[in-house]
Amino acid sequence: MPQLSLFDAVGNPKPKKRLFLLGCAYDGQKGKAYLKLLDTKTGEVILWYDNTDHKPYCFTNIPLERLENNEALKQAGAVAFEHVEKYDAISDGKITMTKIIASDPLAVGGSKKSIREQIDCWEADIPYHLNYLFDNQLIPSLIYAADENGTLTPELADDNVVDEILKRFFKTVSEQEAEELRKWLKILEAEQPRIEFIALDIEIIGESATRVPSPSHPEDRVAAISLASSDGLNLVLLLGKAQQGVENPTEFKIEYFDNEQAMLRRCFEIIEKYPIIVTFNGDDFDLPYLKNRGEKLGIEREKIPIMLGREGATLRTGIHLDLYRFFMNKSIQIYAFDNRYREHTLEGVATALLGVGKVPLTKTLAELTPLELAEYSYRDAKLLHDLITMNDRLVLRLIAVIARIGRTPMEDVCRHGVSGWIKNLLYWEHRRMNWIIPRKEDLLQVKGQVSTKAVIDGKKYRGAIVVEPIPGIHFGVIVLDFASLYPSVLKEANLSYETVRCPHEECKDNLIPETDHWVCRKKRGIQSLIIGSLRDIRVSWYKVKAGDKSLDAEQRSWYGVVQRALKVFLNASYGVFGFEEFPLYCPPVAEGVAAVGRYVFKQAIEKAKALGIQVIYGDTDSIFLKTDKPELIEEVVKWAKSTFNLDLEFDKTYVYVVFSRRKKNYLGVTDKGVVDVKGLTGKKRNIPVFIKEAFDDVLRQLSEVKSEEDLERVKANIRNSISTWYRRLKNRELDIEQLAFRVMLSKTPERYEKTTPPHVKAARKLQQNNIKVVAGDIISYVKTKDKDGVAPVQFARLENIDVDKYIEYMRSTFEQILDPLEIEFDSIIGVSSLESFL
DNA sequence: ACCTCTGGCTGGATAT
DNA sequence: ATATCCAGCCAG
Repeated sequence: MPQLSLFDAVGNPKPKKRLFLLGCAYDGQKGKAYLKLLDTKTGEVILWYDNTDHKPYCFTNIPLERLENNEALKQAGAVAFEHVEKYDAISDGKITMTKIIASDPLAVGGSKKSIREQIDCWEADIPYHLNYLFDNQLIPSLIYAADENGTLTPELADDNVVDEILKRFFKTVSEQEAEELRKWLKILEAEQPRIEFIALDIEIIGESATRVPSPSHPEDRVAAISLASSDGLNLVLLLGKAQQGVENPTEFKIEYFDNEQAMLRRCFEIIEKYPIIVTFNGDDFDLPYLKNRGEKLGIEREKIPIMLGREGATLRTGIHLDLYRFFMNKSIQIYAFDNRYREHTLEGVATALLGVGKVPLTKTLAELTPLELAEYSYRDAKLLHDLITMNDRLVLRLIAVIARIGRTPMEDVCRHGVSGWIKNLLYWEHRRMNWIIPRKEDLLQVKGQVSTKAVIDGKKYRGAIVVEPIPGIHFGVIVLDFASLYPSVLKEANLSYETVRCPHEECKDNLIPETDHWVCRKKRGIQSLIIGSLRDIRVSWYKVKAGDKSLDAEQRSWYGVVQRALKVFLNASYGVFGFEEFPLYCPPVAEGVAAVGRYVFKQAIEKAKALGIQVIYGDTDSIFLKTDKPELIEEVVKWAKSTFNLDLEFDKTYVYVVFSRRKKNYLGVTDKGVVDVKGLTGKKRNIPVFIKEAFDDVLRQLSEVKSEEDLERVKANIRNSISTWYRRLKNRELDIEQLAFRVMLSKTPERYEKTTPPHVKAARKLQQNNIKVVAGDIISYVKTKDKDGVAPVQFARLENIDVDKYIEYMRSTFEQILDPLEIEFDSIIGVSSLESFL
């Protein structure tokens, strides 16, 4: 690769061109590679493209001769082409280059297969040339310095800074671990540019109100295009004429068009200027619709900046982030946003995260006045804009940091799930180390078996232990938990797909408890090293800094973002090995992690008991302890560190905690006054609002209990609360909405074949009344006295409500906390029904 | 096309 | 009537 030339002819330093890599892709079947780069100074987006005849060309603003000088790209194309040629020529049964290529789906698209007898990829010392694609340096979403030849050098965090962090925050690490930690810190601490973006949303108005607009056959006109950008553009492009005598909105501007083609042209001109386009479901709807509609209306192809791919839509220059797909991602929903939203609609996500929803409509789009349509449409773009900018651009920074950790382009971070990110991360490491990437079927053949039986029918292997709780109310309970237990186990037990059931005879006695799997003693496992390092970085650096009050809010929030992103990876790092579709699917790894986890967990409980501590409850990695001697707790913690090198940490103290006989069901009040409710029906989000409110009333009472003496007084108040709500129900002094169960349809109603749960019944009634229902919708229904026993809330009347069913539901909800407190539900409602006679 | 895992509780539908 | 399965939601 040519060296960077930083000085001009007279010796003055030349300004480096700083490029932000938005994305890169390599198409193995066609042998094409391309990069999308953003000039961080000018904001200009550049596309580099390479094809197999080794004559790179570009169709944006880089001169051809500059690209022809790009050695990395030329080499990549040449190497790939050569491999494909070789692959087709060789067909014997030995381990040859053919098989190496065949083992990587990126190289040949997985079209032909050869059989290899045995997997010994971790021993193989065969170079894998595709490593050199992009000189093995390009991580999507990093900043690069580019010289005039187009040679890219990553701008990582400063070595001195990284060494300082290592020295101060990571005490006892091996040289290998230090190297790994250094590598991560250089990436994670590297600068992030503040990129401009534009949010886009379109409205279609059809000839008939019932027809669903089709992006592939865009018959209906685009009536409005709303845009909201990071640099202050707030605009609605509207088909039609301005109404006379109507005041213009202040929040945004309207441009009127009498020609749809002209409107689309204007839209394309605008969005082409932005490096990031944000949509909600733009992969499947907005962008394909705009492109196809544009072509249908006769706009020249080169004037339409949208490209449609197999997986979604993107921009010729610039990248497209589909927030629908991002927010739908379960890991993001749970770990990044604490499960704060439930529905995967713009309305659901925005209401939960921003507190603002879509503009409510009482008529169809076609019936709206131009101004109303503009306002409706603009709100959607505005919501998208706000979702991106909230909490100091949390969403954008999260996407970028996941891209860096997972070596996944930002667009793909939105499109793929966590298994895709981890796949990319592991593949990257394989290439870097010149390892063969095993084919799935080969790996499965050698390491497919499991040796434990799951507790639950239909599961593949045994998981965690849940300790039978001691029922009743317990005061002064201390909770300890193992910090990131499973990632720590991966690290400490050297678990990885290549180290579990390794080929060495000498290792076969290194058994994992309760299984017949053994673990390699000779080599450090790749997953163990990577996840171990990420865990250490999260715990020792980012979590510490995120909670460091001496830093300003903005900095803390940045550490918080990285910390969250790491958490997503760590939490999935074990599960992916038990996921059939994961390309490195290896059940013994998942099974081994769970088995070691169980072993450690059991030992900890035994240790506590041996010290005379009472064990109230425990689940997977947490134990609830009660003792008069706090120093014993400290002893358990020290024991865990010295025996297993695991961090068993103090989590919290409960002033009191209430258990029924049920596992994963309890209520506790911490010494900080926080009420923890776990698993109880009263906490679930599908239950009627009135029960939730009644439950919250009771919780408020319980949070005041500080001692055993308080309890009796509070018990009386609890009885009052419940009986008040009971009376309201009995007298039907509630809104129908408050009585609604809200349950999600996991598939379209027709596809429920084996059973018809209540919410599906209700959904079918909606369909009969021509209300569209799709998978993912949350159905609100109430229990009624008519034949089916349920009715969608829209059609229900208060007189028809089956009050007895609701009383039963109240009973089962409250008994979960009343039983251990020795309060009889029946005695409460008995009293109140007597009162209601008086 | 996409989808990390197992354990545990609930109500209700369905089978016996 | 009772057991079993299905589906949804939650804990970790």
